[in-house]
Amino acid sequence: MKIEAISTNDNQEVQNVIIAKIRDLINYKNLEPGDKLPSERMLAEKFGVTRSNVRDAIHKLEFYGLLKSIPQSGTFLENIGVIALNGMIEDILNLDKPDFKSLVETRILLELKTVRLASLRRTEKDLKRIKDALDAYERKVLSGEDAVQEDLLFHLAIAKASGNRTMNALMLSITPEIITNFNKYHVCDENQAFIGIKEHKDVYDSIKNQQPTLAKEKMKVHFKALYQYCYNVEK
Amino acid sequence: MKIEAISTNDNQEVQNVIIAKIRDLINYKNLEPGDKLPSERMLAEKFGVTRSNVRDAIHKLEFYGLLKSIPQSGTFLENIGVIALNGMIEDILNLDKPDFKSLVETRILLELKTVRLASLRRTEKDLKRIKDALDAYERKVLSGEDAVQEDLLFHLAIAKASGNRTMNALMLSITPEIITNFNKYHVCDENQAFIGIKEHKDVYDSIKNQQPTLAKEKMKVHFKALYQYCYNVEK
DNA sequence: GCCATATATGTGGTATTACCATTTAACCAA
DNA sequence: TTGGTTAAATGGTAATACCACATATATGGC
Repeated sequence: MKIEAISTNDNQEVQNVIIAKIRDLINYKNLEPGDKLPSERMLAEKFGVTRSNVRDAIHKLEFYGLLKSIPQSGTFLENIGVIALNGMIEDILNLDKPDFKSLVETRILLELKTVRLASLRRTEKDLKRIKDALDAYERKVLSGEDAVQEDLLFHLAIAKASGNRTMNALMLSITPEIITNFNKYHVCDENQAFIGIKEHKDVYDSIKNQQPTLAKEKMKVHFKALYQYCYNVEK
Repeated sequence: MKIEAISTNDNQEVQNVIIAKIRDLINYKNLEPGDKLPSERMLAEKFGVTRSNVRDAIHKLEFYGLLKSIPQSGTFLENIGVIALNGMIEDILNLDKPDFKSLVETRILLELKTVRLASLRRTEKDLKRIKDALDAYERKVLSGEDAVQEDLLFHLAIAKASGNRTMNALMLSITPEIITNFNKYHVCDENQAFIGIKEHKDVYDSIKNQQPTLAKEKMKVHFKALYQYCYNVEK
């Protein structure tokens, strides 16, 4: 258990170390847009890591548009100034450690939008999916079990009904982190789980009746506890 | 984002095929939460792919909380009902193909929030970073060069100044896609690039003077063309 | 027959190695 | 200089081997 956590953490760290070394290399050698980086094999030897590690790091930088790998040719710097490049790498190195409050703040923002869009665009199929998630949540809560997963699945169903694939994808990507932290910090107590049933139903009804403004309001009510966690004085 | 490692389209497709096969396996064998999947080696042989491919697919499903790999033991289904599981896998399979309009819609939503937060929370360092990006953009436009990158870097600087790491990360993750599609569809013409200079300056001034409402309004003005693209109406 | 211990096997995690297709550089002859 | 041939280098991919540990199996003493 502990070993696993440490090892995964180490791996993330290894990749970040390599990214930092690539950054230093770029700065030290004064590489400019279009210039070619040393080959993956050379970097692996120079950094004392495997070529796979180097490739993973390069892929990450490539995804964010900083590098461009051309098969049978090499890896090149994209057309970005050195200042912006360093700034983006700094951001990328900080990607792994988002704070929970910013996560909640973002979730609220996204969901107030998705619930509005869902009210406007939901199909009958969407409606059924939301209803199923709602029922599953209610069952779990009433039987006294933990229902964090079912809670989030209800919200994911709404995101899907929004008809906006990107928001759906973003919700999907932040949900695991939310679940983890909810379990860790116990943001919601049992009482709120019970109240949640009614609040979920209100949101569902608003979506069903295609009342976007009301749906948003009901979602705000549902997020009351999160608002407090996010902006409130204590903690 | 955990947001993940992205590879070529071809490989993405292979990964999705494997994920679909795993889904079919779960359904066909009626696996329930807690049940163990066949080992990676067996799956690789059964599917006729390499173990690395299987591992990548499993990692993706693990990230979204559907599976749980335990070292030296096996890979198990997490505590999710089969209906929800199928729904989430469907979403995951659709992750790679977000439509551009939904991307723009999401960007607008995120940025109207980040620009407001940036007005409230920006530090002097943030301000300088935004100003640098603004100047770089102006230089590029005035010299007649393409300035899509510099445009986005200005907006990324604002996201950073918002002090919300999650939104910053989300903006980072959707920016490459935006750049690609802007170049492909030529959403902005040269004229708008010139107008953009003034609009950027307005946004910057509002952030500098810590006027969140005005900053948001100026950003809306800046997004006028995007609104049109997204909704085909004046707004 | 039973239980404790030893051994073997299986597992996910990681690194090493090899091979491929293609590009790029080097070389050489005319 | 030119043109063509050959060899090396490179990113991409797969196959293989090894590790540490968990679990199943076998062993052996009682």
